[in-house]
Amino acid sequence: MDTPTDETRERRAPDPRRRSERARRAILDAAAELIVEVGYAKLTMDAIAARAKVGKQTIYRWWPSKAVVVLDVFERMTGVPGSALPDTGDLAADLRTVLHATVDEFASPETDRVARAFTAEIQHDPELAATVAERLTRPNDEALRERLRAARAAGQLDPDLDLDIALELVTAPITRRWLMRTAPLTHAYVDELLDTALRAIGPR
Amino acid sequence: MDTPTDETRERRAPDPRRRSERARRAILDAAAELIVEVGYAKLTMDAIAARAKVGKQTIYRWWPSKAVVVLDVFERMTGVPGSALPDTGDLAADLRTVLHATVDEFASPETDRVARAFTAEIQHDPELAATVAERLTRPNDEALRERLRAARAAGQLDPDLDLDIALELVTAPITRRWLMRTAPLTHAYVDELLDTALRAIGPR
Amino acid sequence: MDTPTDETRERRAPDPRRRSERARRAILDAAAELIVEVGYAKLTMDAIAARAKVGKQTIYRWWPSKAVVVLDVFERMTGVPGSALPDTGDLAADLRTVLHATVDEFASPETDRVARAFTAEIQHDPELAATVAERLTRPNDEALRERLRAARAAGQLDPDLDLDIALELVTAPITRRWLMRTAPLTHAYVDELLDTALRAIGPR
Amino acid sequence: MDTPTDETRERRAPDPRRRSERARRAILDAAAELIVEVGYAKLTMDAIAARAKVGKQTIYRWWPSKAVVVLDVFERMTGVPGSALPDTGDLAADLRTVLHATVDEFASPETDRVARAFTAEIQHDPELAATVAERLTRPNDEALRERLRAARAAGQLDPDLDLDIALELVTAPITRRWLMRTAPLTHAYVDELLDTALRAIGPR
DNA sequence: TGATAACCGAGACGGTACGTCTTGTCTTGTT
DNA sequence: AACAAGACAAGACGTACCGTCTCGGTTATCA
Repeated sequence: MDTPTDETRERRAPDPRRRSERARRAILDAAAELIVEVGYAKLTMDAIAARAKVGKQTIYRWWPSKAVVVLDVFERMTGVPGSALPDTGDLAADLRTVLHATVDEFASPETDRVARAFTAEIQHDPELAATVAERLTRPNDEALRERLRAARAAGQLDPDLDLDIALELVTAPITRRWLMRTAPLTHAYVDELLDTALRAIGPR
Repeated sequence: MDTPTDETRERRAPDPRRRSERARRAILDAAAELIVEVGYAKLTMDAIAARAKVGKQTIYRWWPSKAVVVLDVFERMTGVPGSALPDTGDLAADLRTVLHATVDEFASPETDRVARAFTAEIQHDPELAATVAERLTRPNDEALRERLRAARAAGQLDPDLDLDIALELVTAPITRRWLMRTAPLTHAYVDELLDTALRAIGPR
Repeated sequence: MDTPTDETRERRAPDPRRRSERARRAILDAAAELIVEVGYAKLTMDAIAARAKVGKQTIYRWWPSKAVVVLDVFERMTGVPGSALPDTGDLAADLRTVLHATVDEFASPETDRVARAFTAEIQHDPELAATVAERLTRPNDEALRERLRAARAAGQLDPDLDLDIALELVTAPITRRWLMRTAPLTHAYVDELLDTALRAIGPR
Repeated sequence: MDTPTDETRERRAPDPRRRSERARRAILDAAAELIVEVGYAKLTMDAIAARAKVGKQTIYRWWPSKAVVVLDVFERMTGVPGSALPDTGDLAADLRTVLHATVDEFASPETDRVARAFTAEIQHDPELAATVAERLTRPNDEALRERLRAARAAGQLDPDLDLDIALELVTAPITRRWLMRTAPLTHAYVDELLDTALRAIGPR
C-alpha cells in the first residue's frame, strides 16, 4: 500500500492547508491585469508567473490550465452568480432589470474579454465546458428559469410553455449579438427584444 | 501612381494568376483531413505543409493564418452559402426545412469541429471575425431576412416587426444550444422552437 | 546597482550554476559526431538538438552560434592548448617535435574538418575571430614565442630578431600549405622547412 | 541518339553564343556592390538577381554557385594575374615592389572582403578550391617562382634551394597575418620580413 | 521543540510550432 | 532559346511557450 491515496496515478494531490494565500492572490491579480493588457490569446503562463513573482510550478500545482485560472479571475470579477432574480410581480420589468445589468456588464472591456476567452476555450475543451456550464451558465439559467416558472404559475405565461425555450428566446438573441458582433448591445435593444419575445410566451 | 511598391514595406503581394492550383487543392485537402484527424487545436501549419507536400511559404503566401485556411476548408465543405431560402408561401414550413438542414449539418462531426473552431477563433481575432461574418454569417442571415421580409409583405407577420429581431428569435436559440451544449439539437426541438417563436412575430 | 535587470533589453543571462552537465555533454557529443558525418557546412542546430535529445533553446542558451559549439568540440578534441613547448636546449629538435605533432594532428580528418570550418567561419565573423584567436591561436603562439625567446637569450638566435617574424617564418608556411592544399604536409617537409627557416633567424 | 551532346546527364549546357552580355555585366556589378554593402555571408542569390534585374535562373544557368560568381567579380576587380614579376637584377627590391603592391591591394576593403570570402569558401568546397588555385593562386605563385629561379641561376640564392619553400617563406607570413589578423599589414613589416627571410635563402 | 516534509521562487530542461529566410528548380509569358 | 519575374518544394533558422523537473530557502505540521 505505497500508493498515496488515489489509484488513478495522476500526481499526488497537494495539501490545500499549506497553500499560500499570497501566491493565490498574486496569480489571480497578475492574470486579471494581463488579460486586459494583452488579451487572452497572448496571455502566457510564463507571463503570469513573472508578473506574480511566482514559480510556474505554483500555478500548475493549483490550476490545471490557463483557462481555469481565467475562470477564477472571472468569478472574482463578477461576484457569485446564481442569486435569485427580483420578483416584483411584473415579469417584463424584472427581466428588463436583469438583462440591462447583463448588457452593462458586457460593456466593460474586462468582462467582455474574459467572457470571450471562455466562449473560445470551451469549444475545444469539453471538460472546461462542463466546468463553465456548472459554475457560470447553470446558476444564471436556473435563476431565470425560476422566475419564469413563478410567472407561469401566476398565469402570466402560457401554461403549456417549455421553460427552456422561453429562457432561450429571451437570452439567446443577446448572446448571439454579443458573440457575432452583428449589432451593438443597448438597453433599447433589450427592451424591443423583450416586447417581441414576451408575445411568444404570454398566455394565448 | 497608387501602387504600394516602395514605401509601404509590407511584403509585395503575390500574383494570383501564377498561383498553383495543384498546391491550393493539396493544402485544402490536407487541412480538411487533419482537422478531422486531430482537431483544430492540434492542427499545425507544419503538418498541413508536410501532408500536402508543399513548402510552408506557399501556405503563408496565400493565407494569412491557419484560421483562414480552415475557413476555406469549411466553405468547400458546406457549399456556397447565401442561396435564397425556399418560398412555398408557408413560412413555418420553409423555416422548418432550412433549420432542419442546419441542425443536420451540425450533426456531422466534421462540420461541428470546424464550426466550433471558428467560433473560438473569432473571439480573439477581430479581423477573422469580420471575414467570417462577411463570408458565412451575413449571406445566411441575408437569405433568411429576405424570406421574412416576403412573409411580412404577404401579411403573414406583424407589419411593424423588426426583421433583425425576428431573425434572432428564430436562429439564436439553436446557436446557443449548440454552443453551450445545454441540450441536444433535434428536429423536434426545432419544431417546438418555431411554434413558439412564430407566435412572437405573427400578426397581432 | 549595476545589474542589467530592466532597461537593457538583452535577454537576461542564464545561471551557469544550474546548467545541466548532461545536456552540455550530449550537445558536444552530438556535434562532434555530426561534424564528422556530414561536415560543418551541413551541420544544423536542429540536427544537433535532435541527436542530443535536447531542446534547441538549450543550445542557444549556452552558445551564441553553431561556430562556437564547434569551437568547444575542437577544444575537447585537441586537449588544452598553451602548454609550454619542450626545451631540451636543442631548438631545432624541439621545433621539429612540436611541428611534427601539429602536422600529425591535421592529418586526422576530424581535426582537419573542424579546423577548416573555423578558418572559414572567422572570415565573416569578427567576433568569432576574436574568440578563436584568444582561445586557440594565442596560447599556441605564445608557447612558441616563449621557446624562441629562451633560445635567443641562450645566444642560439640573432639577438636583434623580431620574435613575431621568427614565429611566422616557422609556422606560416605550414598553415599556407594546409590552407591552400598546394602540397601534402609531411614530416620531411617540416624538416626541410625548419632547415631553411632557421638559417634566417640563427645568429649572424 | 537522342541525348543532346553530353553523356554525363547533367542539365543540357546552354549555348554561350546566345548569352546576354547585359545580364552578365549586371550580375557581376550587382554582386560586387552587394558584397561590399552586406558582406559575403549575407549575400544572397535573390538579392543579386533583384539588384541586377535578372531572373535567378539566369544566374544559375551560367554560374554553378554564389562563390564562383564572386570569383569572377574578384578577377574583374584585380585584373588578370600571372603577369611576370619585374626583374631589375635586385631580388630584394623586386620582391619589395610586388609585396608592397599585394599589401596595398588587401588594404582596400573591397578586395579584402572578397578575398576572405574565397578563403572561407574553399575550405568546404574542394572543387572551388581547385578553381581558385588554378585561376588565382597558381599564376601568382608561378610568376614569383620564376623570379626566384632567375635569382638562383644568377647565384643570388642558395643553389640547393627548394623554390617552393622559398616562395612560402616570403609570402606565407603575410597571408597568415592577414588571415589571422594578428597584426597590421604595413610596408615596414614587409621590409623587415624580407630582410629576415632572404637570409634563409641567400647563398650560404 | 526540533525534524521533516511540502510548498515556494526561480528558472533550466525536452519538446513542438511558429513565421521567416534562402536555396535551387520550375513555370509563364516576352523578346 | 535566352530572358525577367517570381511561384514553388525543401528545410534551417532563431524565438516563444508549454508543462515538467531540479535547486535551495522557508514555512507549517506532527513526533
